[in-house]
Amino acid sequence: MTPQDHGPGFCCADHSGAANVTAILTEAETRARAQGARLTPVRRRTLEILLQAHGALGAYEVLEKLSTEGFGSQPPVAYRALNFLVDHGLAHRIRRLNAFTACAHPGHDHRAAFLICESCNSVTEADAGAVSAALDQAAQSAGFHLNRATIEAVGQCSACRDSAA
Amino acid sequence: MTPQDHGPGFCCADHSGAANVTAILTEAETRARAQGARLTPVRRRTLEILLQAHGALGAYEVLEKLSTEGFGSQPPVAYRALNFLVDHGLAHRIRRLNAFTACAHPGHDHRAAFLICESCNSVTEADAGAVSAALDQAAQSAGFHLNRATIEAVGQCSACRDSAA
DNA sequence: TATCTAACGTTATATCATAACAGTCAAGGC
DNA sequence: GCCTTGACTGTTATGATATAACGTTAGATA
Repeated sequence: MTPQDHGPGFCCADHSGAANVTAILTEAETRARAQGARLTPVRRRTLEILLQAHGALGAYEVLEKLSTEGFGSQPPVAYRALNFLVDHGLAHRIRRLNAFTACAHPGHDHRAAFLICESCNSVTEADAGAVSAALDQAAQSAGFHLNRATIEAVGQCSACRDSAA
Repeated sequence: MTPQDHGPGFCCADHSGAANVTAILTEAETRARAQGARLTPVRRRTLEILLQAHGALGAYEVLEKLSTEGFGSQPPVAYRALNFLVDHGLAHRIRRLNAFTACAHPGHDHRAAFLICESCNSVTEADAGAVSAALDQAAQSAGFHLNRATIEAVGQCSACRDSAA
């Protein structure tokens, strides 16, 4: 894997802007409280790390950052925080990459699809409304009761196609 | 996880019938040759193991069976055979389960979605035509060039819902 | 048959993830 | 205020999944 680096704000403009970060953190705090959960320092900082990252981060990458900042240094520290975020709709797990990414649209329930660029490794969260509807349909005709779905697409983002051309 | 066991042919009638196995193996052989690849003994046996399994199998489960039958006993043996099958459209990787399953419809290119039952752990391969079209659409409107996609749904199969009721 | 390449099996190691337990802290009842 | 209670944190230890690298074997081809 030889990811290209497009620099800040290029691949994932949705959530990498510094201005958005604090707004999303505040939103997250509110949302967590509403669900009776606490956005503790580790959790908050973990979300912040994901928000500032381009593409998705592995649990151990997150862990490294956390541990250099005085948080715990063992895997469960990262996994717990990440799972918390996922459970509360503040982050997503990207299974194909064994990695996590901040949710670009917290605040409303939604089904997301992820567009993973093979060139620059960026992950874009796309609205999966129509995809999800089609999947519901397919599940239903198989007599399957659908709870959750993972939709991950691999290909090349527009930025990388342009720079390759 | 406490998977229920429905017994043979119950959850995954598509490909667990013993009659189908030999037919699919023959088909696989033909297909492999057509692509200039060889369905060697390990590969053939690996496919057979997947075909006979209910639900998906982890690489180490496959490895264990292989090694008791005189094949190699180290992880690469299983991973190589499994990756070969996936690459040649004879099997699918189910990322959510870290597992593999035989393709229920080899012989024609298709995009598949997987319906994973949380109760009995079965994996059903559903036709993802419409889902795939919707995903193409979503990717296109994001300027993303889509190569491959993973679509995995988690829920409850009809058999388990019936037996729960 | 000589040669070449794909496939195999091995050792070793990398990478990802969780179980279990002890100490700490925040919130609510008294 | 003080204590109880449950959630949270950090640790040790281990489990589970996956791949790199290399020498050997076997099949295809000339």
